[in-house]
Amino acid sequence: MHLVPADRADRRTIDGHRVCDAIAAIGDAAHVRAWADRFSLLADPKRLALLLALHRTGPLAVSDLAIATGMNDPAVSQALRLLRAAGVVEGEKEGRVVRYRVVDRDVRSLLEHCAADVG
Amino acid sequence: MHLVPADRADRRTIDGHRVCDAIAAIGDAAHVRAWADRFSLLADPKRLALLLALHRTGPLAVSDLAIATGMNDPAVSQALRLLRAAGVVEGEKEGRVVRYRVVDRDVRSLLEHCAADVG
DNA sequence: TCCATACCTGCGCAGGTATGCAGCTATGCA
DNA sequence: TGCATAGCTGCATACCTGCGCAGGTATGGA
Repeated sequence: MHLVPADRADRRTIDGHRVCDAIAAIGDAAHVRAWADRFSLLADPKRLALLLALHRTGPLAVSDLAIATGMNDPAVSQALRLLRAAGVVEGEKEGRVVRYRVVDRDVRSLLEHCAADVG
Repeated sequence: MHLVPADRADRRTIDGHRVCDAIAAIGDAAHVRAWADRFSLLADPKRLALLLALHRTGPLAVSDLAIATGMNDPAVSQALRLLRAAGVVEGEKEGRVVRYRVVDRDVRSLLEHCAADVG
C-alpha cells in the first residue's frame, strides 16, 4: 500500500506502514470537512442551547427561544438562519409565529449523545 | 414551574409552558459550555483528521501524522498541544519520538459516530 | 564535540465569526 | 387605517483562530 501522495513521498517516516493506515483511516477529505462543519455548528454555546431546547421540547417560536436562552431576538434569528442554511433546522410559519424544529438526522443523534450524560 | 429568571420574567411568551420546558431541556450552562468546547475541538478539518488517524490506527508519532495529513510539523504540534491541554490526547515519549493517542472517552465515541457513516 | 533528527514554542498576519444596534417586512387586531 | 407584535436583515466592531515562519530544546549517533 502506497497511499502517501507523491508530493510528500520523500519525507522520512517513523512507522512507515502506520502512515498508510492513518491515511486510510482519515478517508475522504470532503467527508472529514463535512463532519467538521457539522461539529462547528454545535461548537457555540448559544447555538447548542438553542438546538438542545428544540430537540427536547419540540417546535418552538423565536421569541420563546430568546426568553429561554437569555439571548435577544436578532441573535436567535441569526443563529437560526445559520442552522437553516446548513439544513439542520426548519421553520414552519403559523400566522406571524415561526416555530422551528431540528430536522438533521446526524445532528439529532449528536444532541442525544450530549444530552445523555446529564442523567 | 417558573423557571424563567427574574430579569426576563416580564417578557411576553408565545407558548408559556414550553419556555419552561426549554429551559429545563437546556440544563446547566456549564454543561452546555463543556460540550460546546468539545465540539469546538472537532470543528477543524485538520484536527479532526488527526483525531481520526489517532483513534483508528493507534499511537502515532508527530512527523508521521504530518505526512499522513499533509500538514507541516509545527501545525501538527500546535494542534496536539491544544488537544493535550483539553485532555483529549496524551503523548508518550520514547527516545526522541512522541507517540500520541486519544484518551477522552466522550471524544472517542464522537469519533466512532462520525466514522460510522463512511461504510 | 559536532551534527542531524524529532518535537516544541513564540510571534505576526490574514481570515472568519459572534455581537449589538438600527431599521425593515409582515401579520393580526381594533 | 393605524398600531403593536413577531421575525428578519444589514452593517460595523471586536474578537478569535488557524497558519506559516523562525528559532529553541532534547535525544541519538559519528
